[in-house]
Amino acid sequence: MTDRLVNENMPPKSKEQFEIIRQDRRIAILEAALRLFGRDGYHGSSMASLAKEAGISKGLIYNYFSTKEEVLVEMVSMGLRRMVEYYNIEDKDITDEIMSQVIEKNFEMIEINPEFWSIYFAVILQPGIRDKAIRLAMEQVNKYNLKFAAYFQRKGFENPMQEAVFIGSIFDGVSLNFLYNSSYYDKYYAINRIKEILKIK
Amino acid sequence: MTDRLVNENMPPKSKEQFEIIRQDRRIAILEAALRLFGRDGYHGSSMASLAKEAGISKGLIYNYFSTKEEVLVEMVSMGLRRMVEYYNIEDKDITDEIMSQVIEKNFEMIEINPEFWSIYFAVILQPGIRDKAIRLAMEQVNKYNLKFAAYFQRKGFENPMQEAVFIGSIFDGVSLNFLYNSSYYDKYYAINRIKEILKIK
Amino acid sequence: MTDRLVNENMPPKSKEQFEIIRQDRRIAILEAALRLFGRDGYHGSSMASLAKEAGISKGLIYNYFSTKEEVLVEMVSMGLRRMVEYYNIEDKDITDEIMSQVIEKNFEMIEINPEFWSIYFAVILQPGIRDKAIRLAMEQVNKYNLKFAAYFQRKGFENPMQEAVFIGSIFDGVSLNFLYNSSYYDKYYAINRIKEILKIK
Amino acid sequence: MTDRLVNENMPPKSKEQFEIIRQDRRIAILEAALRLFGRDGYHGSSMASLAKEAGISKGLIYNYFSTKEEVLVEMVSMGLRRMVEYYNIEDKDITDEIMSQVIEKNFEMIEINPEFWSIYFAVILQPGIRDKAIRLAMEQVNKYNLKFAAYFQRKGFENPMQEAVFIGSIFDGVSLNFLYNSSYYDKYYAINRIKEILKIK
DNA sequence: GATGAATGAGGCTTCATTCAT
DNA sequence: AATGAATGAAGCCTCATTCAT
Repeated sequence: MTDRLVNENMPPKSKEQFEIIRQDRRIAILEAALRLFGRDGYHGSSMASLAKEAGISKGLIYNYFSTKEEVLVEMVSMGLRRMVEYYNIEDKDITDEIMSQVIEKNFEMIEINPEFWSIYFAVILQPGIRDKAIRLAMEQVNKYNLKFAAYFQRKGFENPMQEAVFIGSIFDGVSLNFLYNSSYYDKYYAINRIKEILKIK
Repeated sequence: MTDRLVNENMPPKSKEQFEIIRQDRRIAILEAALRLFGRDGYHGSSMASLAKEAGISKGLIYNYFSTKEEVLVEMVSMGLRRMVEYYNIEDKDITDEIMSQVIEKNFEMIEINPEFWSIYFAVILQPGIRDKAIRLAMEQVNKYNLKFAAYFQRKGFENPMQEAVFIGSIFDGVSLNFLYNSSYYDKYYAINRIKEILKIK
Repeated sequence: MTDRLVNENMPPKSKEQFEIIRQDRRIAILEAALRLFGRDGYHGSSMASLAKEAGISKGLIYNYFSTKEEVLVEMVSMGLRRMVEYYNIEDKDITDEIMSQVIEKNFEMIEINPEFWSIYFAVILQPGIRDKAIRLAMEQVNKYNLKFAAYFQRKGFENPMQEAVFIGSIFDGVSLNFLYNSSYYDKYYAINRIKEILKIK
Repeated sequence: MTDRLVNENMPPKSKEQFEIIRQDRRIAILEAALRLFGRDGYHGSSMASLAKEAGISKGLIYNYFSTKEEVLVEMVSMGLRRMVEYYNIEDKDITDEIMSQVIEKNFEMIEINPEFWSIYFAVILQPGIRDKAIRLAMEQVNKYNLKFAAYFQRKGFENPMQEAVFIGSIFDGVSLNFLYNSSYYDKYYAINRIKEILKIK
């Protein structure tokens, strides 16, 4: 009864409007998940706490995602997409100049959004979730690894593909330590050292 | 008087016998935990499954560890002690020769015991467990970081302590990638590249 | 803007409806607890059995009370509130007439609701629960002890506060024996004897 | 081997000696139970904690009692026997003089051994244990109720048996309150009031 | 779409009791 | 007699998910 009245008073919403509301909600949930999982961990967070963090009801989450795990995967996926956008190298060839920026942006990203990276690293190491998450990450990473390999080839590395993989792993390790020991980690030292390793300048 | 006599009665199993049983069981439980947590993750493993893996009853685990988390911490602790023993640099100064071996042993260790490293990395990234685990790890690591710093000083690095930290983070990243992508990872390439970075030979 | 619209949507069940459901369930659980704990004791009753007695699932109890002990405390609390209402002396000064009724009502209450009194006495004597329960009881009792003291003063007792305490303890003892030996206990003898002690009529 | 030697060196013990040792142990266990149950409650105490309190092993308790409940019943039984001995009225007729002493001893007993009375009251109110415990108590009490009834008859009470029961319940209530509110309870007031009620002096 | 009551499986932990030695 | 390792049932509680409204 009440419902009818309310609905009758409301301006009709177009399909597009509904779709926008849906997308906003979806993002809001994922961002709540980011904060929550980053703080308490995936297993340490309940759907109830996620609903609270997102300011909606438990049931509504299931309107957007069908399981808790899906929330996680989508959250990681969103984070990785944002990371790639942040690097902003989609349509460029890598140069020393760009590589320099990439190195620096790597640290910036962690400083800006440590929760995401915290949960990201935790997630890609969870047996059972790992596989799905790693596949997602690899999809993003592989797109660019070829770019980096081309760059290393231009710089005269003998095995450019392996170099790309190797440098990628250095990024992982450096990021991890910066994330969890930021107070003891001298990021400028690391930045310069990586540039040296890559023979930049 | 009566008391004296009673106490002089040897128990049917001596204290030493009980102690041996306890030590063996303890290790057996921790090794079961290593296999299990490594395979299914900490949160993915139940105390029931741990008991089964160890071939004992659920209740008995609590005779040796008071919580599930304590099992985890003790397991990590054991693993780290074994790692240190494996490197076998306790009473030596680091030389290029030894550093070379350390680099190689790093990969060997992972090949020999991937479960431990899998759970180790997963654990140190879990919010809520992270702190305890990282503290344990740091205790082990810090003992050696000074040794490495001294080595880097002898080699003429300007900021030997930061170099030790930086190289440590490279080890982390390389190990992580080798662990989860061993099939795509060329360990010989990485070994040589690290040696280059360290100006060995 | 979007938010306003969304919030204006009435939920299909209104807050009031949910609140009514909650209150009813809460009472139902407490009354089930009263029957169950009264019959089998607090430690002899499990949350599973309580759920069964209340005709709901185990988990739902935790939607209303956060621990088993809280169920107990709330149940005692409810019982005490009902007791006070039953005496119906909230806004009256005590007279011989009223005191007579109080004495008689004391026995009536036990006859009407022996389970509550059984669990009540058991509970206030359990180490570990005792303190919380006694505090609850004292809150109720103390409110009235002053009334009784004033009554005893009017009746010329030299130490009216101690008399109130003393008479309270007689009520306890008499109630206890009536509760557990009702078949052997002559309540009319006790009633008359107490009136004599209080010099009523 | 060791065992043989030790046993060979020990003087042979006669059956009587063994029996004495057994009795001492038994008492020691019951007294440990008294302290422990009185402090932590019956349900709050484990057989492990009892063994520790008694300074022996868990297994050995089962050499003397076959269940935890038997320990409890025997402990209550021991306490009641001691109480009766303490009153020391076994072979006497009750007089005003003796009754006076009984009243005073009632409070003394609680002051001397509050743990016992604490657990005693708790126990007789536990459903499931209650029946066994009450039967034990009643056996002790009934022996004396006739004595008290005879005393009340001599004093001219019209219904001496009911008076005995009634006075017994007053003792219960007064004891209970003295036990749990000793700081607020004026025992001298209570003693004098009870004497008045009994028309002593 | 939105709510939160409701479910029930499953997890961690405790503990009385047994038993090999 | 004496020990304490070992068992396993049972208990409390959590939580992803469903569903009536």
